[in-house]
Amino acid sequence: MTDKEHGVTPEVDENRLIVERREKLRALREQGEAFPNHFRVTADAASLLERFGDADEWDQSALEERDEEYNLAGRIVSRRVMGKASFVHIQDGSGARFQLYLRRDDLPEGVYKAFKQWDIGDIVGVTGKLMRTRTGELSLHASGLELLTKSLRPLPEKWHGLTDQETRYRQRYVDLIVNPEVRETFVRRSLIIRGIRHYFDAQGFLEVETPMMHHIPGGATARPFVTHHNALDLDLYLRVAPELHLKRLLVGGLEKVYEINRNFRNEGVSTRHNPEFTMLEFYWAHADYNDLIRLTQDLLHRLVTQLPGMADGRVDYQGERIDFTGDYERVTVADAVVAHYDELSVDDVKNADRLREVCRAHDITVDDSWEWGRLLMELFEEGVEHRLLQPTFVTQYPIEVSPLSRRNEDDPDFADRFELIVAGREIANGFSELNDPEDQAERFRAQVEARDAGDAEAMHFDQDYIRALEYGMPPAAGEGIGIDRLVMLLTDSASIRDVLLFPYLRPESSE
RNA sequence: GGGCCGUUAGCUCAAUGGUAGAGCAGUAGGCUUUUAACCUAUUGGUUGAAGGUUCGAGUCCUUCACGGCCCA
Repeated sequence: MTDKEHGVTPEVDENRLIVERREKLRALREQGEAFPNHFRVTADAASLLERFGDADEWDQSALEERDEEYNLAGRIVSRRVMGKASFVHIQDGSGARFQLYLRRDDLPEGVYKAFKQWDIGDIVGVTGKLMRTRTGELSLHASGLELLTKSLRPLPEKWHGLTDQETRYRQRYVDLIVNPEVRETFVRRSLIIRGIRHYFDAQGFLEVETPMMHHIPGGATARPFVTHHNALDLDLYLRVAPELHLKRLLVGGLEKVYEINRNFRNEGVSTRHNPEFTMLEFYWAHADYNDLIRLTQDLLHRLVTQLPGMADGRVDYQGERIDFTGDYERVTVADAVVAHYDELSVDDVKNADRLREVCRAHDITVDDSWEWGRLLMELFEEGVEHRLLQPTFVTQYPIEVSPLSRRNEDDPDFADRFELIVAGREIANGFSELNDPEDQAERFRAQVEARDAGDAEAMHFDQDYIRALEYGMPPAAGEGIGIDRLVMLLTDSASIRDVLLFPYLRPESSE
């Protein structure tokens, strides 16, 4: 079983359905080119249905009068053979299904007989004219038909389809063939990303790409993946965030930049976490976090309303209606926590002992090394965050948990930072950037201390980043938006795996 | 990492500890406007893996693998 030969002789454990199809393929090879690539399409299913779908306007006589021939190519997804005539549905690249009417006497000699040997899953090219059947379905009356690709593996059953989650994720290609809503989700994902690019381009931001492989991981508090460069004999980290490189670009004079790309975090896998995920980050010189809040609200409003079915700016997510129109709520972390925990008052916000007491009273596990800022955040995340259903800007985060943010001028214990919470989840995180190199160096040192104390997520000291700041970074604001979570929200997906084409899964045990 | 649930034919699912089944798909035949087409016949199983209990295990026990949901 563990023998490697097992993998190179897959025939041994193939089921009879595949054996039968392989035999059919062998026969095709004997007859000539078994995988031809000469058929060219002149139409697609979705367009034909769009244009001629109306049964009143395009009845049989109107279609006959039009008398135009089309070439379609697609995968056979169902077939009903009735002696010397058959009905077949094909599904093509447009994602739609189209019915073919095949009649032995209307096809070239031998074609119909050959067709009867074909299988559901095979990809065919068909030539014919439009017709409307007795039951009113727009169909293509075939005058030519050929097999373009033989399918060796049977597709899931037509009625129940493929429902096994594991198979759907592992064999997404099959999921895409048989579950139309999967295709819709990923089309929508593409629309969302396109909309974001369009928005930032229109606002004068420059799209850039910064390294995915870092010598020093930074820009977020998270554990990195380690990889190795052989020629240089050097360990490298997959980036946890692009932030520090993007801010170097601000120093260099690229004052409005954005990047949409992958980040990698060495953490658990869950319905909300994938080891690699897509982030938008953007940086804007001579702006502060209030400008970001305005931009974020404008971006989301425009983005949502341009999506099919969401023109009114309202989104149904897991049974809850979320409204992206108007001004979103704003609340400071401290106010939100004090409002939620009756036993706390505004005077307790910086009282670590008091906060620790309340954490323990609510069964929140705390570390003795945490100061009031971290404790306050624990209380917020445990008690408040998941209750914020409608879009809410939560502002003024403790400096302790914001090592790259600018201090608030009135209360330097807090950062000029916000997170946008929607449906109980963080969607965006933005702040006025820290451009004081000496303060930044201090904060790096504090992170290094936390690392030495055992916090594997704490940041490293990035000397080159400090050097860049010492040249002078213009005052700026920067923000990250988690694309996967945003797509989940806008596609009503419960799991991040449903918005990733190939979510991470452990290797299959048989391999 | 912890708890609960799941893994049976290609797919979707059954099966008191007592002969592993159905529908679809497949195969053979019939059927020239069907649409979950229909009619007749029929093939198909290492019950996730390895141990154990038992006269007998898909079913009970242990370990492991993978997945789902919840929690951290």
